[in-house]
Amino acid sequence: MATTQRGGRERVPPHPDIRTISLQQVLEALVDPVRRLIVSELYSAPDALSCGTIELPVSKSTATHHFHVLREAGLIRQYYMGTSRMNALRRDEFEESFPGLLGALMARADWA
Amino acid sequence: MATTQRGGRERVPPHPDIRTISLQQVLEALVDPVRRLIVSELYSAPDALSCGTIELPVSKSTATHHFHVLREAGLIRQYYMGTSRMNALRRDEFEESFPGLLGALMARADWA
DNA sequence: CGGAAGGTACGACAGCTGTCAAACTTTGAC
DNA sequence: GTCAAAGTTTGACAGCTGTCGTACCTTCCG
Repeated sequence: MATTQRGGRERVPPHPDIRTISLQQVLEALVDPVRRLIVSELYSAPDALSCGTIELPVSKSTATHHFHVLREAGLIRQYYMGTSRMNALRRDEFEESFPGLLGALMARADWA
Repeated sequence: MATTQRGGRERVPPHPDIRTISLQQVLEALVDPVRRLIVSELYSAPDALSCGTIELPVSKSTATHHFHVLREAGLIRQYYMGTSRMNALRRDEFEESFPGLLGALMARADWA
């Protein structure tokens, strides 16, 4: 199948329950322009995107860091497909916990 | 009168035009919990409040700093009444530039 | 097997920013 | 005139965090 499992350990750490995420955490995640760029790409993409698909003005290790922060803030869900790590917005869940927030942010053209 | 003027110089610096404010600036302002506490107080107050009216868990000089950031981000309007500096949310203007944002944030109980 | 692709983990470092104390300014009250 | 109240300004400092390079790990492909 080639998705997440592989014997004993997970390759992707567990995702947090969105109900445990504070507004503070979300804002700390979204205050960074690079992370907002990531979110906006995922927001306007029909499906999940691999890390490399999203062009970012930072190094690979920095990109990893940003994806990590977004995952911990409950904004994205990650899973592996082969060597590629896929990223999907947790759109509906997030909307339920923070109604209107994502929309209000994405409505602005100057997220970058 | 006893409001803002006093001969030549203003006692309160000019307020920025909201249309020149970026989303980045707004998020940097609202990511701080103390500033969000201030905004929430003003949000649920019918009229303007003096700095001292809002109880904050920081020193006076730090409070001054936070009010400054909020003013520069176009979130509040300040003017003097006697020795008290009054603060009012720029509600309608802000809503026009960032529709739904303030509401989405204030809807959460855990801004503090 | 061996190599390449795609990311991760780990330090290290620089810059920003939230914090305070102390000195100062302006206004109102007595 | 004097004193208190309310904030501001300045300078200093600590902690966080965004950044990178390097080394490392998995998985796919020939």
